[in-house]
Amino acid sequence: MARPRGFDENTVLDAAIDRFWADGYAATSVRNLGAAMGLGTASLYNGFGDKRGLFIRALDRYLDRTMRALITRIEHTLPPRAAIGACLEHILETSLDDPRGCLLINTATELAAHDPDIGQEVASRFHELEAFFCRAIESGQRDGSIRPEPCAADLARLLVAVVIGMRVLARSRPDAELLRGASRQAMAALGPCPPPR
Amino acid sequence: MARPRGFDENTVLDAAIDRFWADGYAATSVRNLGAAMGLGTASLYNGFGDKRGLFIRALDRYLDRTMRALITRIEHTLPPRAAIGACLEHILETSLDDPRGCLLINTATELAAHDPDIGQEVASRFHELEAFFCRAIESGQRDGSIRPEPCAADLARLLVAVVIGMRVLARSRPDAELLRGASRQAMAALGPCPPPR
DNA sequence: GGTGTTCTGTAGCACCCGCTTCAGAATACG
DNA sequence: CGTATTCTGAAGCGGGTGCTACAGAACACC
Repeated sequence: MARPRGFDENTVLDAAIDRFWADGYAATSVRNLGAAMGLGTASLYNGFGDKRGLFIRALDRYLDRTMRALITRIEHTLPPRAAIGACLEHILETSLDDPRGCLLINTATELAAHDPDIGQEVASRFHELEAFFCRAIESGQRDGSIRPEPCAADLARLLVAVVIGMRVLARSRPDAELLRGASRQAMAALGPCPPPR
Repeated sequence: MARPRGFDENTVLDAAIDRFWADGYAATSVRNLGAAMGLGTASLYNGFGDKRGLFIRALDRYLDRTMRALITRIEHTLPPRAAIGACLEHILETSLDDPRGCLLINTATELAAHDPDIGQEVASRFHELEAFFCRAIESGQRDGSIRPEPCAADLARLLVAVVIGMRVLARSRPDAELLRGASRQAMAALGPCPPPR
């Protein structure tokens, strides 16, 4: 009953993700976004409201496609301790490869304190990662692959912090030994690796 | 032989630190800086070159006054394991109190990848923190307060990552239990606390 | 084909950006 | 005091900012 959209929402959102990811929110202009997305100003504002609305959509899609997808994939295919190890390894490799770092972390430092809505979204996503670690640790404590002594919640908190630290460190020092050292000791905090039977 | 400066450099730098710290580099305008520093545009540019130059000066002063001062104070007054504990505790309290987070970390995510000079400065400051942890760990391993098993370098890498992670997490979730959990397990990675004699 | 509705390209709004210019104010030195 | 030198306030440069207005294009439905 009307003229249809001339663009695919997910496709242009991916382009927006790329811009925000590379340059941050403040340093990315609407004209820049429009050019990268292949949209005129009118279509952009008609489709996404304003710059902030577009950013929130982009951030959500980014997190669904990266963090949540990784957690889902890993959690359903690997035993708990291996899942944690694979997660750290994935973050290590990603950090070394991509100079843009992690859009969630970039957003946490640039916007979380200034924009309550975005701050809450960021907090909930960090909590999602923490919850994954917590589930994996509890599961590993049950099957004996992770030592039972420190409570799972604390170990999960350590892992979230280490993962964030690795990603930030890599922004200025993409050094494999630095990240691998942190990752190794984070795994060591889970207790000695039980011998395979 | 000429008209003297009408401002104290350190005083106005502190005001600049405050602005950059609160809003980030891109979101802080030169007019904003001038107003906070009590300087006209001409004095600002005459004194600091340009916005980027002012930022670099501000970042340097910030790091000397916070991180380097903390390390120096702690390292000369506490035994090694206690120094590490005090450092984590200080970061925990600071993170809970100040919503602006850490200017070094904010800079790492906003600018380090785009500006090689700033990137190197950030890297060198992270390295400075890592070196402090490494010295403290080696010293603790010698006096028996830290277990000798994992190499000091790796433990130091873990601590740097955890510290960064805590500061970033607090930007969206200033939750004492979250940070304390991470901090506790980071200390636990140093080995059991030896009984006092 | 006509009509109603949504989309889109263009132009432009008011405002802010980093930075420069320049005349005059303020000092140290002779 | 006169002069040389530096600093400072005010005005303004070209260009970019987020966003809006509006006419016309493109479709679904009758």
